[in-house]
Amino acid sequence: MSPPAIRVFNTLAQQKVPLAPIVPGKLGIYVCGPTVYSFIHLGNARTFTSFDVIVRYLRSRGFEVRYVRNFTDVDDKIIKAAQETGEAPQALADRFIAEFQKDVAGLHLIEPDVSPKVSTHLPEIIAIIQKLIANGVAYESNGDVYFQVSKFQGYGKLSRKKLDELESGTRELAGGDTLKELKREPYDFALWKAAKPGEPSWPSPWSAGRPGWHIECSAMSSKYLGETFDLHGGGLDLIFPHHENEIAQSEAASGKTLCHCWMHGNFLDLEGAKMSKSLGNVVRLRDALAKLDGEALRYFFLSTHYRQQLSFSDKMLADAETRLSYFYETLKKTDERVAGKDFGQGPVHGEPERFEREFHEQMSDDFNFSGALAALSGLFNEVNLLCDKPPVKDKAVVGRTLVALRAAVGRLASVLGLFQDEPAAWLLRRRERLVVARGIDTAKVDALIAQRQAARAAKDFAEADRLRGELKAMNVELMDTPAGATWKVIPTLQAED
RNA sequence: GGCGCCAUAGCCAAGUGGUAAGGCAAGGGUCUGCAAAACCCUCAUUCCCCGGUUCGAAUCCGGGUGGCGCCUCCA
Repeated sequence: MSPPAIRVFNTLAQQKVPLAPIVPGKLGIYVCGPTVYSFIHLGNARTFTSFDVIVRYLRSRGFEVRYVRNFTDVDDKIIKAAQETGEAPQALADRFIAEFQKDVAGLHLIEPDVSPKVSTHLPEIIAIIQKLIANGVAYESNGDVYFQVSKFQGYGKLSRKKLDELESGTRELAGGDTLKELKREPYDFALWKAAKPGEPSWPSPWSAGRPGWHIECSAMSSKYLGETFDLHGGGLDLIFPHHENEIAQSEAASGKTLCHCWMHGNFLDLEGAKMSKSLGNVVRLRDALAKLDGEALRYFFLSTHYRQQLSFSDKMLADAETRLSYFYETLKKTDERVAGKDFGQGPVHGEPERFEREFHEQMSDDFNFSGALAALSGLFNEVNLLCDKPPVKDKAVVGRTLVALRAAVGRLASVLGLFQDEPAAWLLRRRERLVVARGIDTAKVDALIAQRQAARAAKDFAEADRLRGELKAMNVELMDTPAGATWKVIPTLQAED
């Protein structure tokens, strides 16, 4: 039974549409990457994680996906940041590209197939600007080049804006007066900016200068995915003006539709407000990863649909990690049960494939992350049931079923980017992090456990319970197993207000 | 001022015309010397409010209320 056809919410159409690849079996996707002038924050991380899972899922469905995510490394904000640090702008941009790669490694994001940079695509950018001038939709003005919005009749189709409404919105543009004189219409936007003294610049037919903000994506997407491609992704805030302008530039240059389907991820909120660099209410990804496992953060991001706003708190993050430890405990137990055993051929219990089927139904419907997670929960519940309270006696049947379920977990996990670690290693690493966070004296823990073992051997259960209580006061929970006592840190969650 | 999104249990969150997924927390149980883990059971006659359409609405329409976003750099 093949999984259902995939439907994707297209911002342009304002509804879910069937995924219809231009070339059967293949998909091209362009995701707007970071402008590298500082560290990325959790909101950025959420968007990139969403598209990471989307690309992984499309590949798992057999599509040959070409995934392009750019770096905007030439930009006004980079110049400004470099002036503050005293670095060369390109050096600063390169530094933050390296920092981005480090941060993102902690989230286990897959590498895009192409990660183009503006600074190495100036010829392509200049070529498309020349084409726009030749097509009569762009004009030079004192060394700058502007796109004449009124010449592109589809303008506003993505963001549902009308030109007359935009006009009033632009009146308070910073530095307005000089800019006003250079532009024919107030909503025209820059394709090329002549450099001021001290600013980095590249030669062009119009001036030594640099590209405007939006043109790089038009140039790079057409280079790597063609003039028309399947999917274009980014954060909600890029719809206007960035994506709107991209459409105008690309379509005015090529005469073709830029992209069939536009996908936009929603924001991550911090205390009810959008997290953004300009508001200053940001939590850096790396600061979060210092306190929290990367997979736990991924799991948290997947707890709601990618088009839904997501609020976060320390408690929610800690809960995600606790949930992840349930999954890893289960995997550890399962692997111990199944490793190196041959259960032969034969029937299995129930219908092990039903969870994966449910997962596909959810993911096929515009990548319903939380629905997919529900399927995952069902799968783990079944695994635990078979391990601890098997509904059938035949151990070979149980074993074969566990093997089948474990394989399904592996497939779903690689789509979600979860459970990529060795269960025992992950659990130990989490314990160590909590030990440090709570300042637990592990030597004392070991000593108390030894004392308790002695008391239990002597059947002095009152003393054993007293020692358990003492450990509990240290936030340590003991688990007696046939192989001896192990322990874990209680992830005490102080009540929130 | 213009445009748009959202509102589901104590909390997080699916569901978008057919009678409320899943998770956390809580309570009870099985197991255990006691625990922990796991499993089982319980936990929204109801989906912000008021009207309307319909045999039937959390889901569609109209009007409120509350929260958020875009219109200016932002994932």
